[in-house]
Amino acid sequence: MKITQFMKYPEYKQPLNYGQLGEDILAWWKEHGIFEKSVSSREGQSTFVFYEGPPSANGAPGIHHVMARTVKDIFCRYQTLLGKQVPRKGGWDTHGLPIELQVEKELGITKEDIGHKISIADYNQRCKETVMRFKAQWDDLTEKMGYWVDLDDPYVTFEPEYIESCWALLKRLYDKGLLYKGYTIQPYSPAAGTGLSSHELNQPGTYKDVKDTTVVAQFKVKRDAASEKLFAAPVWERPNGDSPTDVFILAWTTTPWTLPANTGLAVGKNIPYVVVRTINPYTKEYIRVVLAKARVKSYFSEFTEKGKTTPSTYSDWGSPERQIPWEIEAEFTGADLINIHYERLFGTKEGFPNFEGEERAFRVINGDFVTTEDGTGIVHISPTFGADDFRAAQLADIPALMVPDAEGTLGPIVDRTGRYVPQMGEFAGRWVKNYDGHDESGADYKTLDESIVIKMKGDGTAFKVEKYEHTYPHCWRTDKPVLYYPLDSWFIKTTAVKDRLIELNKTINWKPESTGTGRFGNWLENLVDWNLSRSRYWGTPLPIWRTQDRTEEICIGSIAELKVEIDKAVAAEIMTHNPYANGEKIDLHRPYVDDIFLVSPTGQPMYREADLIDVWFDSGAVPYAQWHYPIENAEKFQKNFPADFIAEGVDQTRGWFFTLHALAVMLEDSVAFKNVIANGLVLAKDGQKMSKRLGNAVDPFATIKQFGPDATRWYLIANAPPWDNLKFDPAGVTEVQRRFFSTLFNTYSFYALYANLDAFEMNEKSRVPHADLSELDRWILSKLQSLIAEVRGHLDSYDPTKAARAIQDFVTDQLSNWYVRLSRRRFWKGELTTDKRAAFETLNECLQTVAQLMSPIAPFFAEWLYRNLTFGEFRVKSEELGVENSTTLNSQLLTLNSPESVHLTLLVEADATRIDPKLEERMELAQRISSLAHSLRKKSVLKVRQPLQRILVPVLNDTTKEQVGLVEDLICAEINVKHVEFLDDSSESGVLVKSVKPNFKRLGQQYGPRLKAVGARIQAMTAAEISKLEKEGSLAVEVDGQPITLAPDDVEIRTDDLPGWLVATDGPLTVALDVTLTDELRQEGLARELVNRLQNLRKDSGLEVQDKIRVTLADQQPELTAAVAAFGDYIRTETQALALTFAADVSGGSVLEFDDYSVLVLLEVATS
RNA sequence: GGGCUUGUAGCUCAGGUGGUUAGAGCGCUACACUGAUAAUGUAGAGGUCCGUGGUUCGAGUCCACGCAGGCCCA
Repeated sequence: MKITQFMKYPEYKQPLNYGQLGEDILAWWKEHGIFEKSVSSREGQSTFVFYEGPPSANGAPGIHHVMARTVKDIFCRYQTLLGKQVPRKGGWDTHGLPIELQVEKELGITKEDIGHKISIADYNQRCKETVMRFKAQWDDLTEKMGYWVDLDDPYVTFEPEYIESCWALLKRLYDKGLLYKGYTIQPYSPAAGTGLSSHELNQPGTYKDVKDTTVVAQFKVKRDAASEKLFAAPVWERPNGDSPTDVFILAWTTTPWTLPANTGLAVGKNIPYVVVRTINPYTKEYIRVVLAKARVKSYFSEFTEKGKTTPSTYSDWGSPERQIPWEIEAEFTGADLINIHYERLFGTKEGFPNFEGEERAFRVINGDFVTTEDGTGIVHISPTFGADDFRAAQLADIPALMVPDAEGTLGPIVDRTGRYVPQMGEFAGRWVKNYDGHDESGADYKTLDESIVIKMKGDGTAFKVEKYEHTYPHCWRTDKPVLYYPLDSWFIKTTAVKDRLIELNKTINWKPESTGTGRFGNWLENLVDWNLSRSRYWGTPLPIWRTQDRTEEICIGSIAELKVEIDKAVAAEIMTHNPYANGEKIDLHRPYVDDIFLVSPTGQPMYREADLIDVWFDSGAVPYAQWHYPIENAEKFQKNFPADFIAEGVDQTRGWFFTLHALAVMLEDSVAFKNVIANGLVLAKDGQKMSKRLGNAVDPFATIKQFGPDATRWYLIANAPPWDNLKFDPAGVTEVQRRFFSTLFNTYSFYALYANLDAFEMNEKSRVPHADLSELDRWILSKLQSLIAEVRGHLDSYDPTKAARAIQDFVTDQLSNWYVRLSRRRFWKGELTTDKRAAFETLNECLQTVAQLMSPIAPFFAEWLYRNLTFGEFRVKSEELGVENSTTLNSQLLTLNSPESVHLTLLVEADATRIDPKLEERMELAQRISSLAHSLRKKSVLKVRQPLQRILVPVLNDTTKEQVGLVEDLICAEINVKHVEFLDDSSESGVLVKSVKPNFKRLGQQYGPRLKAVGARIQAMTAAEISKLEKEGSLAVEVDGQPITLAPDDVEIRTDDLPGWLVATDGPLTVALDVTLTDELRQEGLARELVNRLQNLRKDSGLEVQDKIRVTLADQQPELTAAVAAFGDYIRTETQALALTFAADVSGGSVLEFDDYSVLVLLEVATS
């Protein structure tokens, strides 16, 4: 048996299984530690810093995670290709409410049961077990999708070292005075004595319809310089001749009990407001009131407007009983009203308390939440009982009305049980709502709201009182109405660095930019202090211990410090022993830290503040805590801060992006990241959100298995920019696979097939010199350089979509569909000549470069392609068995000095000297002319196989003529004509018919309004005028009686008709086809037909490409015989026929049919 | 309710600084091609550029107000 061994480009007969390809490459990467090498091989180079936004592993990953992680992966791989070292530490986000809720659901318990049915220790243990439940699935997906990140040494936010780092950072903030205890407005249930989470508030049934007493309150404007404009209308006489009438601001509330806590009024700064003269319906006082113009109709009847049913002069109004007369006096916008002062509604004169900051209160302020949907368009602000109120008041420096309790601690006017505090004068001790279940049935019973409203009616401060039904949230446990109430919280004083946050944000490169300036920028502009406190169990505990009287406190910044403090406490006999003394594994979670009591300098015991901190602090601490900094690794931290690049979903804007930024600015006075991509959502193909419930969620594992990781990644990136929402349609992935990957695969297969036949070896050292390359080679290489520059540019500016599309267009349109198609003959014809070698070299370079360029996006396929091109397959050929193929990639070097993986290479740079714009331009001309010629053939029903004598191309200048002339051969070959003939003014005079098209852009700038007339005049130009303009460079014409001078640039001259010829045009380009058929052309056409049929027969007979044949034709058709006689050499060459003979009788042959002919043919393999 | 964002052919998307006749791919129809063939070419059908106003000689593009989808926040 004859056996030969040789090294070849691997060939693949079957269509690729892309899923399998992914798995094979993955296994090879693992075996050879390619990821590790991609980092270690860049040791000593500059670092590209990337932070992994930690995912939570308590749920299965979805396709959107593939999207987000592809974006991250692309830029890390790209920077590696540029030679940077890119360490990527993985991480896990492990704390937080979702995990608690999941555990509670599984255990069938609620928060109330913690500490009763289950100990905190057991509960937290359960959380810890739950949170990493899906870690294996995540790791699996990470690998299969080709996301390179260090999974072996991740940071985990529940580990003691991580928490310790958080503590150290908190202590730094504490030492800077940025940590303080304050309050925020939260839903609170007085009957249950507890705050409610938004999750609890979203329980079904919590929102109920209730009927409340509501009131439109009148706030009396203080007359001063700021408010004088409200009084500016002429003073009008009143029947009793009193002093000028007061102005009141109207504000509606459904909670009258909050009015005594009012400290401000909010208007919308762009909303129009009016001053209305009218009468108070309860006191009959003559008054003027301010309310939104859009709300006037809701409070005043159109029939009682002045001059309608009421007397026309105000003094004649008298004292109407039922109807309230009114008249608009003046109009302002909200901005005009801001900072006007008003008198307190429930003042100290009536026994209501003083409070701190009172002099800054009782002002009109801006509120971006104010609308004219209901009420008066002016909102009463009580900072202690509304979240909007609190925020707007804080921004405008309006104080809250706070009074001291028995211990001197400041609190709101309602205590924690839901009653007014003792300082509330006549209402002291009254229940705000019925939280104690007292009897309301008595005839004289009045709710607090009613009592307050009655008092206001008497005071002349109630403008309208009515019962109003609306929905209001209730406590899910007690069924009583919720209060929005100030609850203690620890805060980070982010507002102290607000300006710096804004300033540094402007240095961050946001993709898309609008997220940085809009969503994030606005958020910073309206920044409030960061509420750190969470009343939960599974999270990082707040490391602050306080004495009972709150006069002394300590913030712990490390485990070592804690141990020292415990020792002190033990010495002071506040603790019996130090639980961490024996080097036991330290757990900094609850309940263990709660059982630690410390001693204050004055010897008092200190207790830990019970709160946990916001989990967003955990993730914002990643840059520091992933290295256990600042406890250790200062150098490592410095080297890896700030990040060059991060990427997460846009929903993280106020989450991770903010906490990273805030902590970096406060701790390091730096940005945390220089470039950030905020990616959008992945939706189902109908645009619906993916959800398990709707059953439209796409399984990432199934997708990757079916289409392979590369097509999946490519689709996600190429279809839409990452920051747009993506509608995920599997059909789109199929298309990417077919159109891009299959085309690239075919191109490679084509190369491998013929390169192997010629035993071609790529050797950079002995390349055919660039100057000796054909037009086509130099063209595709020029295009390739342009592509390199373009892809680099897009990836440098973090736009992967444009990069992917550019690569895709190059591969499908330029490389495959033009270069390879037109070069085919060069690859298969004859011996390995210089030209053939040049073709192999050119195609090889294109494919290798494409492999590099695509490798960040499609890392598996790129690796496959690269290794096929650089490392040949060791194969054995035996006569009996044919060629044995192996799908595994062998490690025999085909291309010298190539790294073993494409991901270890350095990305080629665009060689500007190889870019030839003129060449690219004329090749485009060739493409367009060919397309036009094809379309003419189509119209004339002349198949491409029929050669034609010539095409005619009118040219208007020598440049075009020269350009087309250089690509004439390509055009002729592509459209099967013998010559390209140029028509210009000198040849066959009178043939060219020219027309002009106005250049509107130029003319518009010059003539403006007269453009239409000028355009019409240009389109009416005669042939003589056109030629005059061409020859003399200007043309004087008249438009609307006015002379104007046209320049050549003002028009586009084209020839879109050739009388007597069938023409096709594409913009300024026109082509005519000579469809005259000579006998010779006909014969050549026949010969081509015959070649085609013989090729088909070869293929159908299962012949190898390189097999030689003998052909015998039946000698029955004179035309065919003549054609064979004339073009026998051609036919033999094309079909690799050693012999082409005629015989009278061809037995055992096949019948070939074409055109009007039918011929019997016998095809035999020539054995030698 | 607010901020941001998207809306162009049946579907997925391109359309710097305004220029009159709005493009590509897929899909559809017809024809052609056939040693890259699960490919390719040519032609065709398919558009109130979300709507309404405005600026302009001219608006898919700029402005205002809406409508619809999405995200975040309240």
